[in-house]
Amino acid sequence: MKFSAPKGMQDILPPDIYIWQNVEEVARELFHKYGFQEIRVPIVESTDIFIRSIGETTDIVEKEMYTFTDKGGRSITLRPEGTAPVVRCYVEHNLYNLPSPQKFFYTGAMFRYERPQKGRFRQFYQIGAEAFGVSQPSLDAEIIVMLKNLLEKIGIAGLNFELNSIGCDKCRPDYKNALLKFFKSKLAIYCPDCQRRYRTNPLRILDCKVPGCVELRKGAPYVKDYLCNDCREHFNELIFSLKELKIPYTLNPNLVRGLDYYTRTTFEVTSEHLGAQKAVAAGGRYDRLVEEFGGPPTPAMGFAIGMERLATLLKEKSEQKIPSPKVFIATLGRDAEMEGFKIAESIRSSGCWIEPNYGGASLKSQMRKADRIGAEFVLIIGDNELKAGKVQWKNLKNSQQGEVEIKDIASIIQKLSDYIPK
RNA sequence: GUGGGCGUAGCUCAAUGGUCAGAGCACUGGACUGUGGCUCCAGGUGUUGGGGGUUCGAGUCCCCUCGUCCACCCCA
Repeated sequence: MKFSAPKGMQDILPPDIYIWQNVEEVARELFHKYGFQEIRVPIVESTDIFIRSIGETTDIVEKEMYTFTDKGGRSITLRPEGTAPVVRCYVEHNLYNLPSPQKFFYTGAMFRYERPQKGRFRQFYQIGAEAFGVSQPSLDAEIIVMLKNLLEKIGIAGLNFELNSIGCDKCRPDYKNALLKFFKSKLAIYCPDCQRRYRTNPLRILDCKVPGCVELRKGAPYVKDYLCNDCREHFNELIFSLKELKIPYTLNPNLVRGLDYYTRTTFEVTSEHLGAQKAVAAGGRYDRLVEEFGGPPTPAMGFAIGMERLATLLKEKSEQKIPSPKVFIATLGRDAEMEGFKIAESIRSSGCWIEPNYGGASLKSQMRKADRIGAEFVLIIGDNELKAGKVQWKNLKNSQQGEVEIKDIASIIQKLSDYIPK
């Protein structure tokens, strides 16, 4: 009986891990330039936090949360997303007393109990960014630019930025009613899912992929026509900014986010190379959430990137090279092995990856091993070398070989490696 | 939660219901007593994912279950 990772969860190992590390490194560096600082919040929260923010009737809350009762009788949930915990943190520590805006980013695992498919897992990783305290659309624009720069920097092209505004508490109800009125007459001919959506979240009908429903919704009310003055102005200014900044985007009036807390700006970054789950990143404004969590009215905006989806794109883009040690030390006999360990330590202090030989094996098999793990150099230490205080070195790329005093090894290796044709 | 495809060696895959389930790659050792790559030789663990059934006989057919992949719902 062999064990395997839990369903929908996966191990990330070399060489894939280097893709992940690179993305995180680039993100950290870039986000700092925009004033976003890293925070770490717990991986679990009180269940209420997610119910209150994401929405009681959303799929995430209704059927996708990993919820359990701890030994103190508290209901605890593995976070299904990152925004709610960050908002809780912001309010708990009264960060609204600090100068606005406060900007944060985080990386980490999220959990949703779903059927796995391409680009969807039960444990998945996000890089998220959240900014608090600015209602101006210039913040929206800045965040979108930052995201675009990140994606460009890590080398992903051909992405589509989709943009929409879903209004605020004032104007969304009007739009919702207009939609309900529009759908009502032909409700019976819509697909069963849409009939359910009619009751739970009518905006979602705009998103349905069933051809019949796509046809039926032609002529449906347009969000843009129902935005209140403030929301319309906000949206127009954002669009203006994006044009000025030369950020290509697509307006998608059918872009509806699944989480209840969104207001005004919503956006999604999609790729055609991902299968059905094609959103690489998504986000939007949530101007009411801080207040909802007991803080003062504080506008906010953020996004999250799906790491697995990003990694998928990066993987199909280029071949990965597996890192290999610079030096392998082949030794014959116990004394030589000990000397080899000492030499290894001194070379490591100069900063390169070195692999020693562990235990007895023929020189031949050690040489073969050095070759297979991709080492550039082999140092050979046997009885003869021990007596002479020297080691044999061999460059495996060009087969040059020579002898060197033990004390000179580190410097020799640095010099020789420069000759190596890459 | 719903629907479909697929589970055979570490990996990629063969095997009409019929002998003891094979091949390539990879791995380890040797040919080469202290020198890698090329070549040759040798070496193997499979509870054929698991359980039950049909049959003289099941990797193959049927049922259940688990896993995986893809899609729906929904979402990063």
